[in-house]
Amino acid sequence: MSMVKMGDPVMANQNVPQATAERLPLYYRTLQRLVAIGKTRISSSEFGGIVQIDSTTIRKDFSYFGALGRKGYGYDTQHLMEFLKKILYQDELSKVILIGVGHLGTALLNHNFQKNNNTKIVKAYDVDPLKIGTEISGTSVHSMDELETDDNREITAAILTVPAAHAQKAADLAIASGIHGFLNFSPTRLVLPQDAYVRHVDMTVELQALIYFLNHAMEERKS
Amino acid sequence: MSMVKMGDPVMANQNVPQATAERLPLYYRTLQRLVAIGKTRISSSEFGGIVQIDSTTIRKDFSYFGALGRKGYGYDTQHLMEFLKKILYQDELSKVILIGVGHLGTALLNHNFQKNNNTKIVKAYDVDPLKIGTEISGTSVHSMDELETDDNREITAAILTVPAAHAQKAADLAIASGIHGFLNFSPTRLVLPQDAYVRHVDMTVELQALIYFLNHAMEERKS
DNA sequence: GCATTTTTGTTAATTATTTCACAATGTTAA
DNA sequence: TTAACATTGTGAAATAATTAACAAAAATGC
Repeated sequence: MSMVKMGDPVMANQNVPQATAERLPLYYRTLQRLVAIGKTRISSSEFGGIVQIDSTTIRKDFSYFGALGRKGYGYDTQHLMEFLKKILYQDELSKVILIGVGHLGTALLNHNFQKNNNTKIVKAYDVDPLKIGTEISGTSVHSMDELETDDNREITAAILTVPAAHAQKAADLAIASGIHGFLNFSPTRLVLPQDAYVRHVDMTVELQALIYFLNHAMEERKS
Repeated sequence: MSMVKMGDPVMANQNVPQATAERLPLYYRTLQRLVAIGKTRISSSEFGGIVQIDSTTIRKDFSYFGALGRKGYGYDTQHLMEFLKKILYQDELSKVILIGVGHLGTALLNHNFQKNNNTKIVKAYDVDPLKIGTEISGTSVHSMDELETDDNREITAAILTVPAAHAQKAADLAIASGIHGFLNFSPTRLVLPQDAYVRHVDMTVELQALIYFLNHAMEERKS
């Protein structure tokens, strides 16, 4: 009845729940792997086994984008992968910048998300004169001052890997240069305009949460 | 009525929702900061402003552990911080190991969670002969072979920063040596015994989710 | 070609989480 | 001391997310 109109998949997402949206990248990468090893079809339950998510949840997640599978058959991995690629905007290159070339920043520059993703760190910024002018894995490091004057309206997001004390200041500069999205690796809670969006990656929080669950939740697990 | 019995705070957690538990580390760190700058009291709404979480959610979160605040006054930052410290087991040192001394592993070793947290990376493992025997920020790097024979029953968790292809193998070794908790930075979904617990930190997923939200969710934000 | 099996897509039920609303109670200031 | 104020803690309501259940339909095997 309430069949979502397909065609341009990017349009088909009025009411995708946040929880669903956050699983899409995992689905996408898993499908890339499956396609790479030559698997052409997969059922929701086999797929669920791989990503460790209940098969019903997976079918429901996909259903927000229309009917992507075939009854009695499952999903065509190639087709599904390409569909998700469009949904995730991974069919066009997303340019991002990195602010803060410390150990973590360097790690991200070396990784650079390129292997399977249409995402590229195109420029890095730091305050350290020893780093400015160098190049790490093909990305050149520039002075933070340049951030102030650069026009970054074509840049999708900034990865913030500066010390906590400088995160807000760096974010302000990035906002001023035209950036709206942030992947914030510092523990600081940024204060940003309404049209900006931040995701946090907080390793200390994750480690503490892990320790908490090990000590508490685990004790009372059914068998 | 259903007042939680206090005293030993660690006992007071029959039914702490997962969502609440995952916020506790953020609360804890924020309180550390507030105490450090000399703030002695805070209301749930001021606190909520800082951590960017609705004040009702904060009060409800705290309420699972009993009555921690005072009506008409708010919360005593020092007291609350110490309470959370106990809850989070941060009053005793948690020893963790790190497996995989690449760029990211090195970044984590340098950070080492020590600044405000009672958590320490006590040993690192890698397969690279050039790294084995070295020391990074006071943590010595050992051969992966040792992991097989080490007794790590005293170790709380392992941080997995190995390439995806080796993550499962490394986790198996860690399990065999007595470890139950994992902070997995590789995209691999680990297959582990029931009494083990994993948390994922997946930067590629986070970046893709960010890009997704920027392109979709953002468009239809109320004003 | 037909019966059996598989598996989707979806509605309904359940569970989890957040938010509302406000009584209860301590705090503050005069 | 007392009135005005601030703020918690919490039931109840609203939202969001997951899981169950199953009809519909396609695939498979004979």
